[in-house]
Amino acid sequence: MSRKPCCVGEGLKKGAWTAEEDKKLISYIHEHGEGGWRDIPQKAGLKRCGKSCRLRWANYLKPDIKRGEFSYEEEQIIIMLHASRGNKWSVIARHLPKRTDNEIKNYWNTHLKKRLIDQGIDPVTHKPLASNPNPGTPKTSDPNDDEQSQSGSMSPKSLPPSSNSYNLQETSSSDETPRHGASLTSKKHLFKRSSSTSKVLNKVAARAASIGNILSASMEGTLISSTSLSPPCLNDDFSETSQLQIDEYDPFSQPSEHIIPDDISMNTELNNSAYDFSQFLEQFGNNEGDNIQDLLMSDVSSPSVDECDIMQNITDWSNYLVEDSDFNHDTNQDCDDRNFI
DNA sequence: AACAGTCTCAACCGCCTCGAG
DNA sequence: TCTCGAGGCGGTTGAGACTGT
Repeated sequence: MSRKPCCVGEGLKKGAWTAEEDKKLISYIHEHGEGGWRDIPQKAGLKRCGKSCRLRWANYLKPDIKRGEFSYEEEQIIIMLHASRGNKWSVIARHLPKRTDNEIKNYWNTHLKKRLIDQGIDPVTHKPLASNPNPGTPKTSDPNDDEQSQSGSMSPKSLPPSSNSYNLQETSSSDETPRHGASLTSKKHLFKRSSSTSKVLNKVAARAASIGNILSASMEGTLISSTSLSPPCLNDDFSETSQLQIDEYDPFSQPSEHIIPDDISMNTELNNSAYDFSQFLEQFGNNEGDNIQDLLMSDVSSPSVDECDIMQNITDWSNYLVEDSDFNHDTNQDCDDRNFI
């Protein structure tokens, strides 16, 4: 019971680290490994608090840290996980290998949060801002945004009034066409092309909010899920059999006391896309041999989840959403590249 | 060129949890 | 069982970079 306090010391240096300090810390950790942070400053010849050394190492010096711009897929993962877990940066960071919680937190606060607000989405609840007089109107004057108002798929109207009002009716569209009867191919054409990332974020955020509700309802046992299904790949044509399976599984089609279909007028495209997103999520779980909660609800990263598969699934979905060649890069190649870094 | 305002992000602060003693 | 320090975490700060006037 005579441990030394970690950060109580005179003459401890604060502020930005110098290159020399970095060198000392790296050198020491390479030789002795991580851990025992309390003793590292003294042993490494640093006038720093052990806690400061740990943070410097974890957030900046660690060799496998990926720095620089966040990819589109990473942004989507952050938004989805934030919708389900809130400001649990460490949890989110576990699903973004090589990214630190601090970096994700900064990126959220400086980029994604503002972007969602610009889109008229509350970054806390991931629901449309009620007080926003002109929700969804980006500040940017991207000429491509002209398409937005024309297509409607990316317009504020396509966002759910609230995630609780997702329409779960089988025949929710205005023309009474069963949502689940449409082929994926035809549904894909409901979305106009767009090169604006913010537009996609708009949609992702809306879905992310619904995921959170679905998961919450599921956790409380108010959703009935079938776990023995083999969902179609997003790129596959739907057979009648698989379509039936989706009908049985799709959480969006299940009656739920948490997801009240009180807004029948909700945009048809959104309903369709919400439906497709559930397929994506299901595929997510099935492919990884686990369920979607492993991604969105777990507090520990699952070693069974392959990063490249996750990224490929995200990419499949994002490509489906926008059909934009800007995003149709080969994520597998990205993964391969990363693996050899 | 100079200044002010804004943005970014590394680093710090303080609280919490866990586990060693 | 209790105490207390290490480590982890989320929130916040502030220095430097950037941008606009």
